[in-house]
Amino acid sequence: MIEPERIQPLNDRTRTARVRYVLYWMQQSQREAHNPALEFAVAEANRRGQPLLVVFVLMDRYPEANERHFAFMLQGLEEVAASLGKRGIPFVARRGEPAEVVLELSGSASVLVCDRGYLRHQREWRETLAREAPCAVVQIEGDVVVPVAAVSTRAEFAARTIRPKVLAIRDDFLRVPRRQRLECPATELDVASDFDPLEPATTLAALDIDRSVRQVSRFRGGTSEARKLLRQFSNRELVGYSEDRNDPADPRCSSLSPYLHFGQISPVEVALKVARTENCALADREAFLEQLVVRRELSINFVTHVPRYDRFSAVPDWARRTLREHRGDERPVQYTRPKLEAAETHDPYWNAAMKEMVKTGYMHNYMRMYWGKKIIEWSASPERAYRTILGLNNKYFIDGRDPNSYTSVAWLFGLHDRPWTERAIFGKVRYMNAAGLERKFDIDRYVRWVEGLES
DNA sequence: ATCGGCTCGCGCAA
DNA sequence: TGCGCGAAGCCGAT
Repeated sequence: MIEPERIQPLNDRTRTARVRYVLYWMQQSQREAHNPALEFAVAEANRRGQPLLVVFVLMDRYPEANERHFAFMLQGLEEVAASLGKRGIPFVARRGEPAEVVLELSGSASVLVCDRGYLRHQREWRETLAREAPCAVVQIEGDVVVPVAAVSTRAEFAARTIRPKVLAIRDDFLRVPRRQRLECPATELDVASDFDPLEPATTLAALDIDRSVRQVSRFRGGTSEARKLLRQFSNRELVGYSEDRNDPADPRCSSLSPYLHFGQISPVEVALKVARTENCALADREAFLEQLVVRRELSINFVTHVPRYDRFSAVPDWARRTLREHRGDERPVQYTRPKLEAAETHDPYWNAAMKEMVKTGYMHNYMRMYWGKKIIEWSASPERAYRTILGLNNKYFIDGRDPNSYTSVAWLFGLHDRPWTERAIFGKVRYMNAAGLERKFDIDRYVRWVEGLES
């Protein structure tokens, strides 16, 4: 059963011409398991007595993508291809401009099913297809617990304004989409692939992509790896999560953000697993769901309703005003982007965070805040800092280029936050300093851990 | 260790 | 129109 709020027709076209298949363009939801768009497409194919074709389009020039991101994604796609194969669902792997390739394939489709993505380029591809495809286009919103429009129809001001709206309906959307057998055999389809998803290393080597950031050993892409991490997290780190989640020296994170970013695991599946973990206090489970559901919904609300979500202008008026008033403040410590990227500052905690980011494609969440706040302090202007932070975020993090990325960067500049005591450079925007790390955590232990990481 | 103030604006009560 | 209150923090007073 797919909740009706997840089902969104993007045009009102119907097709009577001779067609060959139902087409599912997999883009955001890169998984076979717990994928409502896929199950909707299977049901459509069965209802119409047609075969189903699933297509994925690999784009060498995907915005801000480099080898690190492609390697992780291709590992996940290998598992998608294998899982679809077991269900007898044909999977076509193409290279090119997604909207162009899908438009061409939609020429023989009765209906085009797509999943939902919230970033500008993802929306534009779907708008193009809705306008130009000769068939019905239906979007299925499967990478969020509560569909965005069911929560709110405007940009929310803070967590406290969106929280009651999310919590009021959250549990209505914690359901597993039923897997159905595909009834119509697909032996006749004969649509060629451009690459073999079962050979990710070969594909990666052949791509014409930015190779300046190499793949990492810390994370391996794919649904089964995500599920392994989820099991470990719910068995171990979840107990005590509400109190201790912020300690970088003793991390209690699920580490699922890379997998959620690429749609390799469903947030509904994660939420259900945590909600049903019995041997753990309700407060711990709810603290995790606050991050996974409330904070994530807030991020998606932000990129959905703020058109220029990737610019300094996206932060609220009070924050822009106060930062502007402190534009002329003296900045005694300043670093250029190359100095930052080389982790060559006077601050050992910051350098450790930067090294974790470069070496492993990840950073502890608390350190992400400290890391960003310091770049604001060390940059010539807030606008410059904004570009530096977002650029480094999207370059090195496997979970970069996500709604969470744009929202957490804007948070550093006051978004979804409140004003604090006025001070130099930051004005009334929240400030963080090393004394806080030292007071609260065994931060030297974090530094030693990073130093021990293999590059 | 713990607590209140900081500062602004949303959201609800009136 | 008024006012309570936030909540991924800092800082200084107790």
